[in-house]
Amino acid sequence: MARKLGSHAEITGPRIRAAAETLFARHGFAAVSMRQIAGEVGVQAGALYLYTADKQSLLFDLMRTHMDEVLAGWAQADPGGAPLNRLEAFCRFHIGFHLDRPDAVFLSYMELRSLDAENFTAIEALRRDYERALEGILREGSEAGEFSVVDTRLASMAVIAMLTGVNTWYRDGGRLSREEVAGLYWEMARRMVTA
Amino acid sequence: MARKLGSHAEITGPRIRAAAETLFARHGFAAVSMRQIAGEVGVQAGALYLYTADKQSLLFDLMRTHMDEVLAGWAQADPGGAPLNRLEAFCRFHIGFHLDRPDAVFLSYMELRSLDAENFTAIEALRRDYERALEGILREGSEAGEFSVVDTRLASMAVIAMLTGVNTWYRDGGRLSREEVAGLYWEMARRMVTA
DNA sequence: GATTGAAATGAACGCTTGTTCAGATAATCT
DNA sequence: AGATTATCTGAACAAGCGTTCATTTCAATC
Repeated sequence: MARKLGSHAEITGPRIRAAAETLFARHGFAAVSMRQIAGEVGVQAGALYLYTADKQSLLFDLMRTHMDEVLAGWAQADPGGAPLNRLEAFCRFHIGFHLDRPDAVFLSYMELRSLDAENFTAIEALRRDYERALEGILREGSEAGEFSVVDTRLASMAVIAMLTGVNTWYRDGGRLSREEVAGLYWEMARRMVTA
Repeated sequence: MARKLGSHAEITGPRIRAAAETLFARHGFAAVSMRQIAGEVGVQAGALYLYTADKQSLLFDLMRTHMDEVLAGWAQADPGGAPLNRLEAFCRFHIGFHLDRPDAVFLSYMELRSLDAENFTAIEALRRDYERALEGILREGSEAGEFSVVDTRLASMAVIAMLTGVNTWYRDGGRLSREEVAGLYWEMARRMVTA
């Protein structure tokens, strides 16, 4: 469904998505009007509909793009090999990737309820894929006897929640650098899964 | 249209708060109208203003009440004594208390952005108090040489994020009971803070 | 310079929003 | 019983909502 685009469109489309992402993350999907988004881009509200079918599609697009990027990012960052190495890579990847995209992360965790049924199912499936990537590492490590994990599903949820929590408090220029934070969290994750 | 049977105003207030909590948690503060809340209670929208100054106050009331209850709950559940015992109590309390109040928890974590500046500051202070309660345990345990924690503030944020995450996936009647989940999370928390 | 067509406007659509308030109703008190 | 007070209705207000569309703008092509 690629559309023929003129020179303006190649710029305006991404700008709309960027503005929507920021505003949705800051105020919530329902609290942001199409006119506010348009205002941020410097355009009238009607013009948005050259780029998106409706407000719901705009939200879904942002979320699906984010989840696709998360999955693609980990696929590229996964070093394979020893489960402990993979777990370290996962922890560092997750924290770094999420700190780079605070708005998209916030949106994808907070506005699931604003998706209609069909879109919700699609995003949930992608999130589940990501959770399974971590669970696979934990299962592999457990079966190899390197990890001591009673319930891999539960442990993967615990690790992901712990790592994602960094986004709620970390600020650049604070007491700790990103690398220090990632290192300390990796150490905690390591302890969690080893006896 | 909406007829009342026996008018007992003393119960209308709590019913409004209960309906608002459920609806805000399910659809988000901005997406819920005063008319929807009134409809749930069986009253016209105007009647809500006998019990709340405005929509914002309704949200703030729910959040402040929840945070007060969290703090009072832990004050009562804290056994004192050995840091390891206190940490176990904290983990079990946190999970149990939060699973009992999914709507209030969801609301208090997700709608901070819907609070105006003054109300936001007040709620943040209460949350910070709760975080400090856990951090106190970790510091105490570290100073006593029972825990091995590099950064108590960071570790407390990690533990709380991990524990709160249970609310996103736990469902009664699922594979694991609340006690099993609490036990497994406590075990992970214990490993996180001991060498 | 004329033609084209995508990009954007700006007005309009019907509907919903939070909030107010005069008036109706019901419960309580003297 | 009558008077008083608490509770609630129903209509109204101005403002804002998502979305549509005939019309205008304007850079790129012929």
